[in-house]
Amino acid sequence: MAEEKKFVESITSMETDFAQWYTDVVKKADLCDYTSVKGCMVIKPAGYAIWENIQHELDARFKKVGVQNVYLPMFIPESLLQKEKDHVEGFAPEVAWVTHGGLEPLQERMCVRPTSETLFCDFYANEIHSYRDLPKVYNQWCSVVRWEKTTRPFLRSREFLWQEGHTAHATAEEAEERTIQMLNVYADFCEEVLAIPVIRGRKTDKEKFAGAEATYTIEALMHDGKALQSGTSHNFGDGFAKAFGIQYADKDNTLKYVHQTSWGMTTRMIGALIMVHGDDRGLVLPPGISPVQVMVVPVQQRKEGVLENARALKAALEEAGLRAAIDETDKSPGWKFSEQEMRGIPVRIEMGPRDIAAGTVVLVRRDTGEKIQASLEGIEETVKELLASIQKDMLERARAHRDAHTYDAVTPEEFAKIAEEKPGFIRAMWCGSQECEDKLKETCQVTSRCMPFAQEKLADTCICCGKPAKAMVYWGKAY
RNA sequence: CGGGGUAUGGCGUAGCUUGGUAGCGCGCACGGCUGGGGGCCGUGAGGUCGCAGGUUCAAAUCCUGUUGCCCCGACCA
Repeated sequence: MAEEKKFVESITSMETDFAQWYTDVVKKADLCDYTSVKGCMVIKPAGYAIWENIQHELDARFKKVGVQNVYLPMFIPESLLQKEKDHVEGFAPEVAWVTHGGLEPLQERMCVRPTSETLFCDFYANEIHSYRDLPKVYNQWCSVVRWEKTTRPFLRSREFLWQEGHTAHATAEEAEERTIQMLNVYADFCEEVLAIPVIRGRKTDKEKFAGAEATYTIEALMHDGKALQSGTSHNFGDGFAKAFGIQYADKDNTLKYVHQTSWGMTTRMIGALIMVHGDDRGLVLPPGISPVQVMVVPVQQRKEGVLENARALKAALEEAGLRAAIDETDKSPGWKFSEQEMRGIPVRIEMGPRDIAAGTVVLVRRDTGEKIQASLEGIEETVKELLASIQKDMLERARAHRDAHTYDAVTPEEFAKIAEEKPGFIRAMWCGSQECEDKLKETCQVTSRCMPFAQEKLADTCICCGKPAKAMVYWGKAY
């Protein structure tokens, strides 16, 4: 271990200071950089490539369930934002305003979208007239602005990239079905591609989205035991439809309000990847999302034939459908190993004169550090299998970590002790009142993360007030 | 918005207490030796010390003001 530490002294250990570790990893993995715009970052190639892969994967999954992409303006006139009361109250404290066009003051100021419910509603009010116009299942990829007081790379910035889906349906049942469907798309994506296990459930009224009837969420547990809301899906009922007058003539020729949903996932998932899988050597990316899955590192690359063989290997891997790259820089091999590790590349292949002579290569797993001597013969299949098992193992490891940091509490004392001493999720019963949520926040610094779909009865009474319990809730400290 | 910290080549910093030629490490450029876990030697480029005032013969250093950034809290994806 002492020797291990020597290679990564530029990254603070998680144990020492998790927040500093996070910042170090972001920096050393070259994901983003600070800018002269306070609270906004440059997403660098290594970071943006991850986002592009998230986009590709998610977008493909969206399209399978009938989602179409659109693009709406980034400005929202104040009068439009005002139309839904809860919504504007929820977002007013953090919107940025445009007051001038060139040198002239605008007759009505406009905010830079913090989210686009109001614009979609305005659009749908014009677009939807008949049951034949339904459903509308639209999505946009864009950035939004929220004037956050304190910011952190990927986890909270004043401008961030996301997708926001907005749908309109004829019936409440259809809207609810879509809300759950999209939540499941997110959850499956997280588990299958990002190797991040999530808890699917519903938010309490206190935690739900401004203007929503119901908010569903997937909650992930970070390495430090804090929770991260990783995707949300809202059912708006007909609240927005009434505020914006979105009506359609049904088959029976009566006017009805549409039922709407919205759902989003953001660049924050890059932060989740870092905090779920990362270690003291840096980032660890699951093969499913890593822009480079295999990095070929030639050793003694100036020696006759080394580069040629390494390049041929890279080409063969690409030919087999893998995202492969080669590090031909004239850094020392040790430097390259560390570099690829900090960047989280799932598999490294070392290839030097010794290997070439023997017809072998050395495969190194990023997640475990395991070195494997492999024959060059059939290397494509060997690597494919290795990547598949890394993907699987990473999910299992994250799940094991989460389960090991999930605790049940049945008495208030137990709850307080766990909240105090053990970072992680606490499962406990709840009566349904906001007073109890407020009290637990105040006394234990935890918030309700979600009421999981998979309910279990741990006790008959509320962990806080002792009244009859209505639901089992995951509690925790959150980002 | 409250509390704390900090500001000196690209990055990290020393110098400030006690004013007097701005130093180091990394990185960068060039050359050479190297090469299986951040290798070595040599040469070189690069700084209005956050900004604005003030004190002084003289300010990175002392005084006043101001701004940015970072961390911790409250709010949020």
